[in-house]
Amino acid sequence: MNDVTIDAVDLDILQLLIEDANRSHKEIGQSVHLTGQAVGARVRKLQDIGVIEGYTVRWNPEKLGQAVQALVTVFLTSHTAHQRFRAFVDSSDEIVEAHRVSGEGCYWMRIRVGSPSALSAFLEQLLEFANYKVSLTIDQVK
Amino acid sequence: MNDVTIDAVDLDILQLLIEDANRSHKEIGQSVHLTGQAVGARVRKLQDIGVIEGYTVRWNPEKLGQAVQALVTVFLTSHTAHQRFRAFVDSSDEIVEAHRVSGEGCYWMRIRVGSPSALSAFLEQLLEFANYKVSLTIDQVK
DNA sequence: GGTGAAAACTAGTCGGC
DNA sequence: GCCGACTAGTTTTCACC
Repeated sequence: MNDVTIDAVDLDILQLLIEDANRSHKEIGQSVHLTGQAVGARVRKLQDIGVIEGYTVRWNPEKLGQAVQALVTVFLTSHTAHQRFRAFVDSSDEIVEAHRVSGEGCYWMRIRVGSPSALSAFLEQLLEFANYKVSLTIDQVK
Repeated sequence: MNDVTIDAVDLDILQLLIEDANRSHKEIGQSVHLTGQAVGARVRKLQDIGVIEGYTVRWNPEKLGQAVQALVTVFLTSHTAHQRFRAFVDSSDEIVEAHRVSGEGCYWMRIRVGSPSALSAFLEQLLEFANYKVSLTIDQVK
């Protein structure tokens, strides 16, 4: 079923789109020596097979007052807490990224809040199912 | 200097673009009760003041064989290692995200590699400037 | 799988409100 | 600050190779 082949040109196109998704197919075509239509066909292929999942904008949370970013290691306190924690992750706007991990803790997540007091309030909620370890981001290098 | 006001409509537009940046200004306008041109003007404003930093694609690393994702806490071993580490972060394709943190360790980063052996090779490189603690992602929940 | 030309649509610019 | 009309550029859809 999944015998669709991805060649080096496809990867070049993907890379160009990751850098700037607003590039036109024509412009991309000049970089990879193809016409705009051929680029369009390959982009559609990448979408169909799920390599490209969607288009989005890179935005700056700090400009919207979301100045505090923190990395949290989560230690769930009981087996039953798992489902409640997952529901919490889904409903929380503060959690921008969350992983089930092996290693230290049960989950790891990255959160965004407007202020230290908002962070405090967030951790208060989290305490209902879990213990945690927090690191604050001083500078996002990448 | 920065007295540009961002209202609720701007935030709605931003949210719609984050979900799908390929929506046309016209379509967005129907959601927020504006014409396409007015949406275009607001989007340009958001770009000019730096809230929108650029356009990109969401893509699936697993479909390209980047199956292993790991979260690494970095403990630099000397003061002089900082600059070398930063250069390493810039040049490494495996590192997809990196933060200078306060709390545990000096840096925190998320990496993507194709296989456990590639992870091992990566950590070998890292050992030249730093000690580390690794957690593997089992399931990215968010 | 790629190209070339026409059709449909989109974003940017203008004057006007 | 927003709207309507126009222009330029873009994506899409063909038939053809």
